[in-house]
Amino acid sequence: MSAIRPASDGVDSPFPAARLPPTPPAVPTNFIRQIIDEDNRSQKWAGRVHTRFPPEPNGYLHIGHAKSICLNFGLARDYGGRFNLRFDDTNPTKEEVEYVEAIKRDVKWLGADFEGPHGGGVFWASDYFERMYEWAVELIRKGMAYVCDLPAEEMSRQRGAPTRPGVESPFRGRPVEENLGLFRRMREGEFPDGARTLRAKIDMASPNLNLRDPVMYRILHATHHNTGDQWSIYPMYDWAHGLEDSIEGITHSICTLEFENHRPLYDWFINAINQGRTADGSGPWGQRIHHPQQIEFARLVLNYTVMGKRKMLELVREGHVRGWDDPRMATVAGFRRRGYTPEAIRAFAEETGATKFNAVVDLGRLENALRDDLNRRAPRRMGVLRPLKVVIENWPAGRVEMVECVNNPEDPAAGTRRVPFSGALYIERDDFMEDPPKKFFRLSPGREVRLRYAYLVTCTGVEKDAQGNILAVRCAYDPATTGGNAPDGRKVKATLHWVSAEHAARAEVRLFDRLFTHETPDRADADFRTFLNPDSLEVVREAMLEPSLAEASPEERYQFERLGYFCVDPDSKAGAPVYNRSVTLKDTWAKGGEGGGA
RNA sequence: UGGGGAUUGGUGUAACGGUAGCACGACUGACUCUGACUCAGUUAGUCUAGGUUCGAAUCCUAGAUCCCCAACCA
Repeated sequence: MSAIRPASDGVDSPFPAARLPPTPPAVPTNFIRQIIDEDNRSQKWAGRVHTRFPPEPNGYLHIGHAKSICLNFGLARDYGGRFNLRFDDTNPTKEEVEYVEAIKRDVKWLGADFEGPHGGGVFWASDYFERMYEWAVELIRKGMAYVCDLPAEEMSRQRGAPTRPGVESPFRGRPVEENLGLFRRMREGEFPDGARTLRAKIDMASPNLNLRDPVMYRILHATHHNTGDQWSIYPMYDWAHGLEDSIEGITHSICTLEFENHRPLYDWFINAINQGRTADGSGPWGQRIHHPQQIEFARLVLNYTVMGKRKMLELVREGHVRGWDDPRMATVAGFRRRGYTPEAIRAFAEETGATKFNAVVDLGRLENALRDDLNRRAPRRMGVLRPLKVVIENWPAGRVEMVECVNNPEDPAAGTRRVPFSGALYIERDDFMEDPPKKFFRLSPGREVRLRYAYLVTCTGVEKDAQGNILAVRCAYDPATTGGNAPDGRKVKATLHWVSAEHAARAEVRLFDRLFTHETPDRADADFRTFLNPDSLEVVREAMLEPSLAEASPEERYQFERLGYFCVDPDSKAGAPVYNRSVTLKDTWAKGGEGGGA
């Protein structure tokens, strides 16, 4: 049977080694890479590296999953190995096909191409049910598993406590033949849900609770999205997971810290199957099966966010956000809609590393990774969020000039574009102060500033209504400063972005802030919802953007100069674009002194 | 009170008995047609107490603190 491979480990992958040469380690090392290096040195797996990402299809992927995906795929890629996407679909009562496609899409979007040169493909735990069943029968035959009739509460009671040993089930000594018959009848659906379980016979006194005769199978009369009504028993995680890894020839089975206590069980099950088996398959039980190594690392924890499935679901259900892909959500879909790039998320995953320490990573790190990526790549545009009218007094009536603007100073190849300039403009309200503090060096009465790529202008006056609200600012431009250059070499302290009023494209712009006001809403005393940030979403209904921004397709990303990076939202309609602010630019003015800032 | 993990500047992460380094942040300054970017510099750390050693973040002993474990979830 092809499923059973010798334990000589390594040579026995169902997949040929990837042909691509290993890429040099351009990334920082971590303890997992050290383990792999050592394994390669000792030829433990004959140089193979085969990882996997094993989501249960019961929810959307979040940034923590993204990190795990990047880790696992990165290892496969860097060591010339393979990466499997495997759906751990062992619980039909919780899983839905709807999530399967979403997960595939997210994993692929992140760049972990499970079908590419380093991809092993898509796998399903449910495809292995028959083999798992056979192995379970084998454990019964070996006297290592038994059918238990205890109800759940009773079993729980008998499991004992950390400081107190459990008591052995009265069914523990059930004869092999009886177990075999009962287990077969469980499979055939003869018993109602919860009536019996198959348990491993390990040690009810073990200080590790996981080893106190854990359940391998429970009865569940549920329709499985993949196997339909074929099964009425379903394997438990601990029993199933190592077998899935084994079948796929996984070498390094990477999971999070809370599974550390499960590793002895992971190993116990595979060793139990291998008991009596031999490398060459001689003997009554056949060939040994592959025994992967489980390695645990600390899950990603980001401050000001929640990542638990239940909590995220509540945010969606209770309408605190607009859905799983709300740009404020820490889901992969949310970050994508927000305007994050896979490159930024991957860089973030690498930067934060892999350790066994429960760290809390600052959200700022993620934002920084995005800025870093987009600064190099995003085309620049001009857009005004809170418009303040500017009238150029000495501008020839009706004249429109096309000024040439650089698309990306970081990338000369991005070229230039032409933007209309006229005597009636909008600038940012924050860029004008009638009575400025010392360190404010934007526009104010009597002061000269540059309008980006256009002209130097000097403020000559302010128009106000009866209440004293500023309606418009009057300026005079210097015709000799075409393109924003002063022929006499005179300097101005500030350069402002602007949009010609009559040419402006109206757009909705959504500004996001952190969803929570508490650093760790998860760990706080009060319910996490009490820390929801009431100002996490601000909608600017009528932003004024340069004409080229009138039409754009979803996921196009731009830097609005001096404001931040913006991304077209799928809510956009023809003539009614919607932009999401992915992240602001760093702003040392807003941050600092003199009561300044936007 | 049992078992399993962990602990290095504000944050994250290196070091594997031999100069505690890097990144982010913060702060200075330079540059600048984005108060961005870039560049230069500054700041600040080995949980505690003993011990071994010429030499300890690293090895030993004791302690402190934090995380995980008593679903027929994963």
